[in-house]
Amino acid sequence: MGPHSPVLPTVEDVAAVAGVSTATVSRALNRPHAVRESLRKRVEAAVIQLGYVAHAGARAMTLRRSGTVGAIFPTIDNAIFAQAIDALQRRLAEDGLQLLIATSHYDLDTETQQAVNLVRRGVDALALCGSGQRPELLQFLRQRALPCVHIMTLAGPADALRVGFDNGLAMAQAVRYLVDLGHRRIAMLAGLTRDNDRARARVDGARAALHAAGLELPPERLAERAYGLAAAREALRELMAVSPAPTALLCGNDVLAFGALLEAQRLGIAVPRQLSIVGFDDLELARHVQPALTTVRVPTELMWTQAAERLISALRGETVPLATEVEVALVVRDSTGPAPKR
Amino acid sequence: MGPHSPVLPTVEDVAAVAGVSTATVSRALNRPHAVRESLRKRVEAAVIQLGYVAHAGARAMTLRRSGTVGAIFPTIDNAIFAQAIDALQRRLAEDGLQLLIATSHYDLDTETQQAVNLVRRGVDALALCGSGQRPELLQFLRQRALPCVHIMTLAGPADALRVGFDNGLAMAQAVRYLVDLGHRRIAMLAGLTRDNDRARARVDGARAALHAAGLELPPERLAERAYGLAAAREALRELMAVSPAPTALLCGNDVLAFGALLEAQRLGIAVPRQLSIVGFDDLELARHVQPALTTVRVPTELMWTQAAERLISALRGETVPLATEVEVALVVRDSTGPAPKR
DNA sequence: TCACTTTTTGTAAGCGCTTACAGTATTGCC
DNA sequence: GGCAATACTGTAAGCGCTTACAAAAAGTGA
Repeated sequence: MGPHSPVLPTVEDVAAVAGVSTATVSRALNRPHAVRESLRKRVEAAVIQLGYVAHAGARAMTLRRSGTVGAIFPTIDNAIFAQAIDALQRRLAEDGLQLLIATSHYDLDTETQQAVNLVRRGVDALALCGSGQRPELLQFLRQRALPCVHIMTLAGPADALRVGFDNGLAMAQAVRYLVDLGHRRIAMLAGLTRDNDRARARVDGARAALHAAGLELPPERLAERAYGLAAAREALRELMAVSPAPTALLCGNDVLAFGALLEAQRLGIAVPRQLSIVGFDDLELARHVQPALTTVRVPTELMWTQAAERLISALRGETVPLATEVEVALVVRDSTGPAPKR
Repeated sequence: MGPHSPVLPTVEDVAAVAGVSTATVSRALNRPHAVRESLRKRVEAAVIQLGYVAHAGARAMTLRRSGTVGAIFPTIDNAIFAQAIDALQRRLAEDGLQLLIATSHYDLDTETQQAVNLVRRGVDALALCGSGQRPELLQFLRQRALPCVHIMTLAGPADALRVGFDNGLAMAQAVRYLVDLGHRRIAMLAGLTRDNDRARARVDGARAALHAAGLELPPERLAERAYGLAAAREALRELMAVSPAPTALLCGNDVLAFGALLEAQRLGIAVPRQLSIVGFDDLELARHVQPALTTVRVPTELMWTQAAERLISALRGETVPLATEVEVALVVRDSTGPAPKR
């Protein structure tokens, strides 16, 4: 006898108990109105009595869809993705779809691997962060005609489904704001740009905006770190050690900004009097820290909800707008101020 | 023509291309050694050429298992659960299992609902937080003989798989530490105890330990709030408004503790000179905030990895230790100190 | 009540995969 | 070179479900 062999009830069992055919059971469960009420009641009773649950595999096989959508996140350990998962899950659930999550740890090969895994599990569609996927992955997905949406960016192939915003322009907005405040030595604490097209776009956007203002982003004023408090703190120390020190710091996200802020405080650097700090994402945290973080607000929930909707439409075979832009905006709080007079 | 009808390749297609039977294809893919190398090569080539991926549903049906494990978390928006998911996912992946996640938003009915959903999706096993599940859910799971582990607690039915620790004793440890420091008015900022057996156990443990020390936890020194910074800050204001104010605060988790700390600082309450604060979980955050949080360290990664292992063993039909205890310990940092003299 | 619609129900095929069993090729040994 | 043992491979059944099609039941109107 196998490890656990409590043969689970099947449609046949239900049919037997209810005294009807399997077809009727199936109909009673899936299209209740196609069945006379008396029989439906009998079927429902049998279902309860037996604790019957339709076998997902068998169902997926006959229906030729699994009712499952996959999503690959770089990490899950960042409130921004937690929110994303939540929004995605919630919206998909409204249409009876279950979300399957995988993480890539900011590595494109892992991402490819995970995508294949999800396809193996039979997902009907896929949500991906950014559009920096390996070409072979994109081709694989195309070959299978797997509906697929890229989120948090607008870049990418013109025929791909995208819901997001222009990371470069968003960062540029922050730069202009700082420049207008009189800052001239602006540093950037970016996420690792390898295998992360959004992080890269943010750096590029910052650099371009600085150039447009006649300023530079020299190597010693650019730090690239893994998202995390410890790394951020270390980076801040390095950035502030160069002389003359920057008067403003652009951060790739709010976690980095928070780390930078913590370290600045430890070093006795007054924020924003001596150093202005700008974050990105507008996590709940940003509002609460002291001083509250100036940051780029991203409508995470909206963005992911819309992504879910695009996929749902695509699954229905409807035609969908390919690119959907969501609005980001700089939220000015207390971590930024005029450049010090010196 | 349907929305997307690029008929996906099946074993038969692969067999045709490779010039072998379907059985050989299946064997080449699942038990490579049972097939002569030359054929295996041919099959592999055909698989690549066609972009073949076995249909998960069909597979689940024949193998009578889906290779999928479900987990229900109260929320995902707390680093502690992000870590949990990560650990669980990682360990399961080692055995080729895919994790299916659902969230209950700290609501037992939702939890029940989600569990049924997961079962509908065909999960082979289930990981649950705590052991406060609705009895009908537990019965349903038992009826199906679905392997199932309760995590973050040791409470629960003696015949249930559990990996965790005693929440009450953990909190008691913190209480004794504060009492030893001379604190007599100790308040508690707990998570919502409704539908959360761990939060409840922590409150009970604190109260018991206080009693043991001849102290009380009167209603005005106990606040129950949803985990979140805003709620925590508000609660701190209320707790500190009663006179005489408490000199120490036990928090249900690090998020609450962080919120309390932020608000204390805003109110000009010196931590730990005027108020000692103790957290729970030991998030990365705890180490980084100023002052660094004294907190109860929970070996989250280990705990969830072990949970995964218990399930894996159970799925293999092995006998497994029912209760597995992990060690928690108070980590003393800078947010706690001697009770103020006066 | 009968002939004819209109529902409602049942029968059976087929979704794509794995595997028991039977059959065929290969190998080793005398 | 012939035969038994061994190693592979193929045929076909069956996993549990939905649904096209056929059959039966229930209405309908004269």
